[in-house]
Amino acid sequence: MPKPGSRLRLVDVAEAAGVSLATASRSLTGRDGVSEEVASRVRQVAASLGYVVNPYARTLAGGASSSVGLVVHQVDDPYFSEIAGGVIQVAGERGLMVQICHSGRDPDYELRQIRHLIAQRVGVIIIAGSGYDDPRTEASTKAELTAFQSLGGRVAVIGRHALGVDAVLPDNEAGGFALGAHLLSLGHRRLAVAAGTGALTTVTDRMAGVLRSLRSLGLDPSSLPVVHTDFTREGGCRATEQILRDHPETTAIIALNDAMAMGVLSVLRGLKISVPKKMSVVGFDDVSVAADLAPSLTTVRLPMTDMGRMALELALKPPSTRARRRSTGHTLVVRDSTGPPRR
Amino acid sequence: MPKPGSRLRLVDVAEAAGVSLATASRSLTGRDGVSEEVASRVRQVAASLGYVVNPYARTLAGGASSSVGLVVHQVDDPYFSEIAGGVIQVAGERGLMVQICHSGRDPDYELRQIRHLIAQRVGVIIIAGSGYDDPRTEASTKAELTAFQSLGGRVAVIGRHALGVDAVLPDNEAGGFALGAHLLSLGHRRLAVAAGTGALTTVTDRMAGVLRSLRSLGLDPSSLPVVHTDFTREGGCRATEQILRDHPETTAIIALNDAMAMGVLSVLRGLKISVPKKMSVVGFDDVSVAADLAPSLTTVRLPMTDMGRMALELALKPPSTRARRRSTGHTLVVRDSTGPPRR
DNA sequence: TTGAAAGCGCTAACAT
DNA sequence: ATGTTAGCGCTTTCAA
Repeated sequence: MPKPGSRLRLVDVAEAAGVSLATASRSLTGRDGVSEEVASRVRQVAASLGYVVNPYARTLAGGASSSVGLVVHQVDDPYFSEIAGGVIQVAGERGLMVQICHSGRDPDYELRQIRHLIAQRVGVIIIAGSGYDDPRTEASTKAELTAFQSLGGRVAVIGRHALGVDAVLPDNEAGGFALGAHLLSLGHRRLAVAAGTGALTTVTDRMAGVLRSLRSLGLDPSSLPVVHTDFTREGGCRATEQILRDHPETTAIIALNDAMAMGVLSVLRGLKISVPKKMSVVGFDDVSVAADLAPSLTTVRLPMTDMGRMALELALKPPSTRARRRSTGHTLVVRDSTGPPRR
Repeated sequence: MPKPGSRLRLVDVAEAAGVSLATASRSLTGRDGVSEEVASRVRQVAASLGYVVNPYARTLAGGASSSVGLVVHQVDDPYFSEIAGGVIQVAGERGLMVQICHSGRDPDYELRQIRHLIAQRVGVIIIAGSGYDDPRTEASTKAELTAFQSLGGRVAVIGRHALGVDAVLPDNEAGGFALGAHLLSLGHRRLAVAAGTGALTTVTDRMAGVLRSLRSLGLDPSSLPVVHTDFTREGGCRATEQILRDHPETTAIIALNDAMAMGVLSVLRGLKISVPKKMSVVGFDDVSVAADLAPSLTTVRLPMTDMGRMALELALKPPSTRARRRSTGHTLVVRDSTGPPRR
């Protein structure tokens, strides 16, 4: 790979403004020690010359690191690409680079990616994938991130992680409750859940909400069939096959994300089981295609783009002693995939 | 933003390996001037120590720039997120950062983004969005990129651009032909096209293929209704409304990308016009949800992830005098949205 | 409040 | 083939 092009340097700006290099630097970084008068003049000159700081030099010199590492399970999963969109927006506004990497839903691989980001000297790490119910790797990850933070790095996560860092918390439990309550209020009593791997906190939390909806009506949660498979479309397919085989009386399937719901719908379509006439189906996330499936999918909307924005904004705030939390809301979006049970 | 953490430096590796800094550097960058014996020992030591080069220092020192700028119309559009996935894979393999930015399908805004990437000193720029039939901005963009390249920067584009740089060329014309031929062979004679903005070369090329399919059967291409709207789902909706209003005899709609096809299907569903019984619909791209729409969408598959990989690989090759081109293939994927016309 | 100068960690001339 | 050293452009002590 080549060298980046040579350009205007800060010395050139300093010279044009008739100040020293140090003063120019202070003016542009917003550090104090410069009269506001001089500072604004320098900024003026810099802008008129079209000066853009060299992020490599700045970072090397010990200034702010100008890149943020974003860890997603997979970028070409709509849930994550929407989050990435939000992160990229904010980064763009602040002139930061975003380095995206995949975790593949594997805590060990994720830890390696995080180590790599740190080694690469990113200044901020955003972990957008779900947390894991795996104390061992969570502990290693936490140790790594704590060391990173003690050296000045910033971290924010999306989802419930046991990492002791700033977090954006999607409304998973409440969303799960809303989904269960919706189906119960339609009259369904034979529910089944197509759940992702139990090792993901996202799955656990959404599940908890579903169970609470049953209890709130005095129903026995232990009678609810829950099939744990991959948290993907393919997992949705397999879960559905199993549900149909082991629980043929089921009238509604709750998929714990939209990808799984797509798998559910696809299997039902293949078997010509009409939705919602013979089977109601709900998803979770409201990825943009959810409205275009046929039937269009009833689901819980999470503000993914905003979650991405919030996470980066949180990470860029001055650090606080205690980890901060921002909860998102959720919206139940009722579409055509749910209706009263056939009777 | 904080400083990145302090870590192992190349001197430490050099010391541990008992060689000089320069030798260590040469060993790790693969430069020659070191005996293969020493070089491999240094690499060994570096690996065992967990050394990772500081990209900021390396870039500043005039070595390879370690970041690639990726310009997409929008990351949370599945077409682009799949391409981004490919670029990220390759970048990950080579230890490069990927800086993604949005162009929003606006040539002027795109030019600004490119300028910004250059100012940020990326070493490689990948433009993944369609080219524009707009000589003015294409010329400005070309000038900018030429200057960038003359300073050592590398560029590759995906799609037909008039930029004189290495390019990955999606099989747009042939794909358009395949789509037209498929419908014609089913017996359709009343086609209509929901096309994106005529300003995009992607639209022009796909359209050309469709027209050729008509001519190949001796039909008159000028009688084909073509509605140009946004190259999005929303555009597909509006195009469909217009087609139904002005050309009610239409039996098949060709949408020039899957996003538009989703809009088409959605309007038809709303009007209870059955697909494919009363209307056949085809899309283009084969984004991953295409198979999950109902009816599942007949479309032309483009290898988006590979296109992303190829583009970055192309850009990372040693520069050549003439611009290189890599054509992709395409596959017609026939699903349930097409059938013979109602008679 | 401002300026001069010492690095940050690395690569690439320039020696040897 | 290997080592020595001068920067890359910036931030940040340290002096004034």
